[in-house]
Amino acid sequence: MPDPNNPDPSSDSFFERVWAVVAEIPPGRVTTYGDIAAYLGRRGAARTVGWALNEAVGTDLPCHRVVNRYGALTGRRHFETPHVMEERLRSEGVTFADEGHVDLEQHRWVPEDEL
DNA sequence: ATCTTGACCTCTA
DNA sequence: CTAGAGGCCAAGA
Repeated sequence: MPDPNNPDPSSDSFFERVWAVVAEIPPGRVTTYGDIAAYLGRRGAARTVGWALNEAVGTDLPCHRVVNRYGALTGRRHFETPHVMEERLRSEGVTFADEGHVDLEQHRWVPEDEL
């Protein structure tokens, strides 16, 4: 709540929007930073998405469902405990094409049904 | 106030 | 195919 008097929800910080989108990611699905950024209107703002998730570490946000363009599990959470993300995704039914690479062809999800 | 860094992506050569 | 450069938003020094 950057500004409670702000009547325009679109004026919310990029972070909050990213969190909202990530929070709406259905289980067993994965999305990419670029898709989220593009969905929010910023094509090259994928970095900011990562920052948002960086601040989201320790929250209820399923950051493990967000992967990069190659389907590689990146992130601070993965850097500290790589097994958590992989196990979590596998537990949700996500298949891995390779070691540390999610099968985007089968589980790729983009924010469009939520609106 | 500026400069650098950071879970990235896309374009062009 | 690979390599390089640009861009985006935010936080920290």
